[in-house]
Amino acid sequence: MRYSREHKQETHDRIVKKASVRLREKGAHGIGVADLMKEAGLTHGGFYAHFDSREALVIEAFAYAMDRSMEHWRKQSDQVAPEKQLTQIVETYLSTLHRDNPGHGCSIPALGAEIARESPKTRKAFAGKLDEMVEMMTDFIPNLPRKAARKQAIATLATMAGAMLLARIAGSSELSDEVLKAGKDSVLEGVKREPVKVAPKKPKQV
Amino acid sequence: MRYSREHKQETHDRIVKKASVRLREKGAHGIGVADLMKEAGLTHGGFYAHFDSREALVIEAFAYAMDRSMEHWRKQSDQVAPEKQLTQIVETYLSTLHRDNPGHGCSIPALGAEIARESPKTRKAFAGKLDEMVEMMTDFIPNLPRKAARKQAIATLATMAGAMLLARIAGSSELSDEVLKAGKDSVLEGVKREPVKVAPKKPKQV
DNA sequence: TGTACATCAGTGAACGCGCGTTCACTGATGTAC
DNA sequence: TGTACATCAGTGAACGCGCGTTCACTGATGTAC
Repeated sequence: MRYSREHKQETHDRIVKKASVRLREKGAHGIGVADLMKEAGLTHGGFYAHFDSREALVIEAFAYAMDRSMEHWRKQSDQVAPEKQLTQIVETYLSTLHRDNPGHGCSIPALGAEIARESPKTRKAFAGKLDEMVEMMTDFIPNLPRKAARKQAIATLATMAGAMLLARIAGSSELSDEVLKAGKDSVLEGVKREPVKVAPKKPKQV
Repeated sequence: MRYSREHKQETHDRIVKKASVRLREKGAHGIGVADLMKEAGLTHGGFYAHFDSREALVIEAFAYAMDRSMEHWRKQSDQVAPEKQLTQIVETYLSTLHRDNPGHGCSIPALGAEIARESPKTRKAFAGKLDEMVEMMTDFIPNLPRKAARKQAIATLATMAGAMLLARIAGSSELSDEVLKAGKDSVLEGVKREPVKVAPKKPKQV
């Protein structure tokens, strides 16, 4: 075999990693195979030594991006007290930094609509990662039994993804900042207000 | 002039109307000029007698779709008592009917991400309609002063659009139904819980 | 009222271009002896 | 340890195809007389 044993895997991973950024930036159909290979420092002809088709790369790149998001959430939550974990994640998610850098952000507002229209194979890969994300988010919902927490987690994810989508539509206007703030406060209030003992801390704003 | 005075306008409107359906179904880049013209019963060559470019049609079709959504909301709300208006709109929005028929549904979850990546001209057209939608939604938020109502309206729109996006990613699975329900309940609870007198009706589920 | 002409919405062939994919080839490295 | 061969990741030209756009033309209608 040419090149050392791990060489091919490293190249493969590099393509996936670079593609996951560019696809989130430009959309699932917004960049071609040749440009994606160029990003990885290669020419387009070698693409099919690594992937069966362009769609296969999209699936891998998307899964990679979702894994990075979840890893990022886990790391963030490890650094703060349990009752502050959700706040930490939501504030990072609904930030102007995230809004203005879709390439390194969540795939749901960036690629969700396009992937929902792809083949069942692609859709299922996406749906599986979405379910993983719901499970993880459920861990961050405090003071609720599992079932109710899962429901709250789903609503939280919906509001986060929706607010990011609206904020990006609004560009970097006043409305956009307004959307981020409304999304943050809404999610955090929704959680604070749930039954069981509520922390004595009151929400920033009504 | 050939054809009666309104003929061209009628054709133009028919193209926009048909395109607004297919673009929401297949994405902003998911269908070509030739197919869009065929939908309107025409051949592709005549396209440029009606639009400067494909992008110009996308803008018009999107604006048309947003107007139809708002008209639909207005009609629905006219048929119920003021305190039931939001419930009416949210339940229709977060329904399986809407999820499974993106072509006749809201443009935000269907086209939002793609349009957010288009030229500033297209983005501004979208952002303007989004602002109109926020204004309208504010009218449906009960029992709050204008400023707080607007904030609640933005959060409501974000949750609605986000939940629809997640529901479509999940396909027509169990998770998808779960998302629709969690979205509905979250939005309606969020509103019910705001200060001022709350109606004696309790939410369906916690 | 009837006829000749001008208009222009719509037709369909053609354009240049970029895309995803294929393929014959290369050459650095691993393996066999 | 050194040499000959086999492997296969990567190259770059080429493919067929569909796209957005252009253009010369058509022919039904409105308008001028």
